[in-house]
Amino acid sequence: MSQPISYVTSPALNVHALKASCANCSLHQLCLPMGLDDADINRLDQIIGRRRRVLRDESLYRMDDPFRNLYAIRFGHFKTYQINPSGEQQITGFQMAGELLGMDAISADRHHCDAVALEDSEVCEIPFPRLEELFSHIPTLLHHFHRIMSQEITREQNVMLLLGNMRAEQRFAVFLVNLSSRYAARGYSPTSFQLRMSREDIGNYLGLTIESISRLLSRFKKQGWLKVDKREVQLLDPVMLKALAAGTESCSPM
Amino acid sequence: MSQPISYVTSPALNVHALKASCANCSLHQLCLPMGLDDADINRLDQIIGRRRRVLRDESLYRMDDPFRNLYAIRFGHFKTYQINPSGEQQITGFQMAGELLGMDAISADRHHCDAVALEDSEVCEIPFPRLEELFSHIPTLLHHFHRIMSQEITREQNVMLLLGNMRAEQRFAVFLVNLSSRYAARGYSPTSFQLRMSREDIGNYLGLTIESISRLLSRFKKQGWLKVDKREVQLLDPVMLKALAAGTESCSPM
DNA sequence: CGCTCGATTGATGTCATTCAAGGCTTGTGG
DNA sequence: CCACAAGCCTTGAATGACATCAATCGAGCG
Repeated sequence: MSQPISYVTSPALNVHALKASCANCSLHQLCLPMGLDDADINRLDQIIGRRRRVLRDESLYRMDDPFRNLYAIRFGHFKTYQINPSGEQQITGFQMAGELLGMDAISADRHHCDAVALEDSEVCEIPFPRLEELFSHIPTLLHHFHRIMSQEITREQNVMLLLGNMRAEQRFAVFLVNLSSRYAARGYSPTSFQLRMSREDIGNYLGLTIESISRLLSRFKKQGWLKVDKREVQLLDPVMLKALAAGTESCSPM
Repeated sequence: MSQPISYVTSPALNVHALKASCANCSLHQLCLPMGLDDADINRLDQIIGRRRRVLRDESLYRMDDPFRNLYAIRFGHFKTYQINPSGEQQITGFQMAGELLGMDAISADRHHCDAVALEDSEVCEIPFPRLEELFSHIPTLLHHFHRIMSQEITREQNVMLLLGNMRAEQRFAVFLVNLSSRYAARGYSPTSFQLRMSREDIGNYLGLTIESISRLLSRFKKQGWLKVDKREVQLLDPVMLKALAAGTESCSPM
């Protein structure tokens, strides 16, 4: 991301910058290389493919595309969704910088869902066969990869709990609190952030309609729990929102 | 399971039978050792821990238990569920012979859900640290393990689609068709099987109430799509049920 | 300006839940 | 053997939460 100060004084560094480099990446404490020593990070760097820009509303991959790479998000946001035989779509997740995309494709060697950029974004291509080769040499990397896959499993189990058991209000609180904590983990404000997705996307993800999301926002605003201006959100009462999300508190419909 | 005919004539075989043995297991084409050659199966056998019996309604593990083993089901059925802060439970899956339990625990080194036997069952303990050691020596095993984890991710995405988008009738059809195909893959009848779980468990899994499940069963029965006697189910019109599951067909409420 | 797209808000409708009652099966003890 | 209780399931009626339908608004943009 940071350009070398002068092309002439450091051509090698510049060439290096054209490829992805975990060593210089600000996300390497969140991303795949987490916990690796410098030597191993360099070995990982050697197999990382090119960076790839994905403009807003463009697909990173589509369902049934052959599986070659995992993708680590450098910056930007994505949504993943799948489409059932009758054409209905379900958003299965929103992903942000430092998160890994494509793990659902390993099982069938084809992608199982679509991944679309919510804004102009950039990812690192990670050729999966080469990554697997590397695993036998860097057990730490392998173990961390398993943790990441397992984390994806538990994340989805939490969404199942949300969709199966929670009322609209709790679902939406869970959604907000989740975003908040993920931004916090990235050093951004946990109380003030931008929704990168439309109301419709939020509704689809939470198993609700766009109208319900709109009403929930209005209600939360009226209760003084947050401020909204278009997609800019400010959480005014995070404690209350967390209580709602945990299900230990509930608000009157008003 | 099968005891040696005589302890005296084959003590070695007996000792062997006390441990799990993938080589002799009828499920090794479905389970972890899938695709391994004999030599590698033997190496896997060396690390497999003891077999463990789990009686009906007993826990194999509970949420927050420290993670040591994965478990491969030899026979029987399990359900996994998690409980949220306010005490509500969501069943995240039903597992049967040849399937792997515990992958959600890798990320935090503690189990993320409870696993309970739906009937008297038996599992093989697979000590995860030893399995990870083996991965660096058997790439085929590692690759297959990744496929299994990835498959769990896509399975859960399908459930998210179900819970987020489908009406009760379609959810239930998906549930039946899914059981049917899994029994078929194990060589059992795809049209005639026993539900190992209560109506309440089915409802919880599908995000519905026990009453809804009961009504759905009655309706499907009245339509002539299936027969039910207690937990014994017979699918009379699998084609129709598949169409319902795919969302290309829909029935009147009656 | 006028168009489109996303969002908001209100009125109405519907599907699944909740509440309630009763049936069937199984197990226990007299 | 029957009586009785406990679990699990079924069925009906009323309720409610969210969806659907419809109208309007506002921002962005050609």
